[in-house]
Amino acid sequence: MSTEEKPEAPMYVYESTVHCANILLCLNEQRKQDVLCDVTVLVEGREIRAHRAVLAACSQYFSLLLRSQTENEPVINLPQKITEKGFTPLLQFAYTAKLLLNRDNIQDVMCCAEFLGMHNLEDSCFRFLQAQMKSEADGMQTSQNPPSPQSLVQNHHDNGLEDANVQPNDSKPPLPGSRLHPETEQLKVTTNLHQSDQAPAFDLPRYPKYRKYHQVLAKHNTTTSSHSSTSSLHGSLQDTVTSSDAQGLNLSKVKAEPASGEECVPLDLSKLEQDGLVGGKGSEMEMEMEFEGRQLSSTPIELAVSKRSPVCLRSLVKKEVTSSDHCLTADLQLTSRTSPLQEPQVAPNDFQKDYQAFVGGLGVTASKTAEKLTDGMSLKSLSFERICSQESERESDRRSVIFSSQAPYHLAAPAHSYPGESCLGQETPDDLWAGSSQSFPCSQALSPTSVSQEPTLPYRRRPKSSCPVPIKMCPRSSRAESHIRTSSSCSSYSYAEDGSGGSPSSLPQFELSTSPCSTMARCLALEHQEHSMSGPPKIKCEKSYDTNSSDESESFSDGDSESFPTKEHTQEVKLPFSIDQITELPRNDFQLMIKMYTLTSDQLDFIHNMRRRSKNRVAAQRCRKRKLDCIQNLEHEIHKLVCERQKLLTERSQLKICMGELWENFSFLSQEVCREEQLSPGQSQSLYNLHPDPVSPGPDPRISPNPTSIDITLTSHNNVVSSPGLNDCQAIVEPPHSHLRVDREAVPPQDTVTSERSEPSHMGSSSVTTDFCLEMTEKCTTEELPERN
DNA sequence: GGTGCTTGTCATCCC
DNA sequence: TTGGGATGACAAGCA
Repeated sequence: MSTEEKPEAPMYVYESTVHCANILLCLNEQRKQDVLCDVTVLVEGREIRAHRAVLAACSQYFSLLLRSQTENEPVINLPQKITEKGFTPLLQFAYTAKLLLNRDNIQDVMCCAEFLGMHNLEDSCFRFLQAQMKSEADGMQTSQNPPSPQSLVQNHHDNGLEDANVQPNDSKPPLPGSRLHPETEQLKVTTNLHQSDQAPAFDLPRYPKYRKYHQVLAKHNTTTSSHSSTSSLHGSLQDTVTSSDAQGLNLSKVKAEPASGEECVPLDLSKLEQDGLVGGKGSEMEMEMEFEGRQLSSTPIELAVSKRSPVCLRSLVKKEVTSSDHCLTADLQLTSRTSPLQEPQVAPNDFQKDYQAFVGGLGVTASKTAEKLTDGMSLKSLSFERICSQESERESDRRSVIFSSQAPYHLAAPAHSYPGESCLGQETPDDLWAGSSQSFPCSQALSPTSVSQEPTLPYRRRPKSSCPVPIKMCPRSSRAESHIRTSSSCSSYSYAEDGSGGSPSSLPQFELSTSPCSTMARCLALEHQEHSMSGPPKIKCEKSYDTNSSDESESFSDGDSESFPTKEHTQEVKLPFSIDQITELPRNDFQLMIKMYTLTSDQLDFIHNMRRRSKNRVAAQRCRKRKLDCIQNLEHEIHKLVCERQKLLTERSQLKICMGELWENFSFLSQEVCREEQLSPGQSQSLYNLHPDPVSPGPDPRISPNPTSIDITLTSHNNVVSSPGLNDCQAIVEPPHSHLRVDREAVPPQDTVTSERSEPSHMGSSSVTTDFCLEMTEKCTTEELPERN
C-alpha cells in the first residue's frame, strides 16, 4: 500500500487507516518524504525505527523531544520504564490505529502510553478520521460534495438507526490541534459529564418510606453517574466485573464502557473469543474509501458501532486480573488489516520488518485487504454473535448494529441486574422473544432487582413481566383495574412497590427511553418476522389473580358489576408482547409495535390503558417526589429566613444601642458647640458659611447667626436623649415620622417649632448631622413599626 | 376499628 | 387529534 507506488491514490486513503499522527504525512507527498523513517528509538537497547512526524504527533513525549531535537540526532533512547512490549503496540497503533493488547502487554502499554502522553487513543483516531473526512469533503465540495461524517451519521439516524449512543463522540467539528491532543477537549467533556452527573444530595424526606425511596434513588443516581461519568469508570467497572465474575467477563458490560473516558481505547470484543485478527469492517471501510474515493457509506456506521464498544485500558487490566483469560485486542475498527503488524503477537523484529514494509509498501497490502475482507468478522458481527449467538446470520449486519447498540443499555442500567439475565449471551432464543423485555433496554430499569436485593421488604413483587402472564382485562373499569393492582397479584405489571428500586422514576428508564427503543422496535420487528415464519407465538398476556382470583371475582361481582359489563370480567387479552414493552417503549416504537400486529379493540384498549396507567404511575411518583422536594425546600427556606430574621433582630438591637450612644455623643457635642458659640459668635458665623446646608446653600437669613445651643431630644420609643443645656437652646428631634424639631434659635424661642417644621432645610450647620440622625432614626422606626404591628 | 402513610389510578388540564 | 406530563383527589393496602 505504498503511496509512492500509488501516487494517484488519494492520500487520505492511506491516512484514514492509520492513527491521527499520520495526518502529518498526508498533507503532501513531499512532506511525507521528508519525515519518513528518520528516527531510531532505542527501547530496551533494541532499535525501532519510526517516523519523526508520527512519533511527534502521536506522543506528547516525542513531540516535545523531537521539537528540541535536531535532524542530526536520529536516535532517541527511551527510559527503562518504557519497555519494548509496551512501546511496540503503541507505535503500531500510531501507524495502524490498531492497538493490540493482551494480558502480557497491557500493563506495559498503559505505562508507556501514560509516559509518552498518548491519551485518548481512540478519540484521537476518531478525530483524525473526522478531520480527514471533513477536510476531504471541503476539498471536494465543488465536484462531489461527499457526505460528511456528521451528515452520514445523520443519514444513518434518518434510516432508523437513531440510537443516540450510536454516535461518534466527536460529532463536534474538530478543533484546531485537537487531532494531536484531543484529550484537552475530551477531558473537558468528561469533567462536564462528571459534574452534570453528580448525584444530587438528597435531603431525606420525613416519611420513612419516602426516606427509603430517596435513599435508593440517591443510590441509583450515584450508580448511574458512576456509569456515565468517565472519572468513576474504574469503580463502576470494578463492580461490574465483580458482578460478572461468576460468569466470566461480561461482554455486554465491557461494551458498555463509556466512550468518553480518558485513556480509553475501543475494544474489539471479538478478540476475546478469537485472538486473531478482525477488523473486516474496517477493511471494508478502507476498501471503499480506497476504491471509490469518497464512498463512505458504511464508515460512519462502523464508526458508530465501534465507538460503542470502547473499554478502558485500566478496566481491561482489571478484567485481566479478575476474570478474563482472553487476550484482549483493542481494535478501532477504523483500520485495515493490511499491515502485517497487526498480528496479535507481534515480534519486535517482525514489527520492524512490517513497519518498514509499511513505509515502502503501503499500497501493496491494500489488495490483500480485499481478500481478507470476508475472513474477518466485524465487531458488529462478533459482538452480536457473542451477545445473541442464537440469532440467525442472515441479517447479521443490521441486527448486529442493533444489538450492539443495545448492549450498553444493559450496562447503563444500574449495576444491579437480574441474576442470570445480565448477559444477553445467556439468553436462549425463547428468552429473546418471550423475555424480550429482559433484553430490552428499558426493562432493566424496571428490573425487580431491588426486590431481590432487599428481600426483607414486604413489597409486592413484580413478576417477570417480560414473561407475559394471563391478564384479565376489564376495560374501562377503573375499579376493576384498581382491584387488579391492589389484589395479591398486583402483579403482572406493577412495579416493585418499594418506592425505590421498583419505582420507575428512580431508575434509568428515562435516560434510556429514547434511542435504544427504536432499535428495539426493529428487533421486535425482526423477532416478529422470525416468529411469523415459525408461527406467531401468540403469548397469552393475561393477568392472573393468583390466589385471590376468587376474591377478586367476588369483588367484581359485588361492587363493580355496575361499572362494566359482566362479559368483560373474564375477558382475557392475549398480547404478543410483554408488559414492559407496552409500558416502556417510546411512543413511536410503541405505535410501530402495535402496527405490527393485528390487535382487537379490546387488546388495544387494554394496551393503551396499561400504558397510560404505567405512565401515570411514574408521573405520580415523580409528582410526589417533587412535592416532597418542594416541601423540603420550603422548610429549608423557612429555616433560613428564621435564622436571618434572628440575625437581623440582633443587629437591629445593636444598632439601637449604637444609635443611643450616638445621640448621647451628639447631644453632648452639640452642647459643647453651643457653649463655644456663645463664647465666640463670629466663629459660629464662619462655621455656618463653611458648612452650608446642602439643600439650601448658604445660611438662611432668618436663622440667627448665633445659636446658643442645640438640644436634641430623641423621643421615639423611649430613647430620649436630653442635653444638659435645655434652657439655652433647643433642638428637639422627634424621630418618629419625621417629627423633627430643631431649634437652633435661642431668640425667639417661641417660633422654633413651627418654623423648623415647615422649613427643615434651614437648619444651618447642624442640619447635616441632624439629617443623618433623622435618617437613622427613621430607619429604626420604620423597621420597628412592622414588627410592632 | 381508627389512623397515618404509601401507592396506584382516574380525571383533568395543559403542552 | 393524540400522547404524555403534571397534579389533585380518591381508594386500597398495610402497619
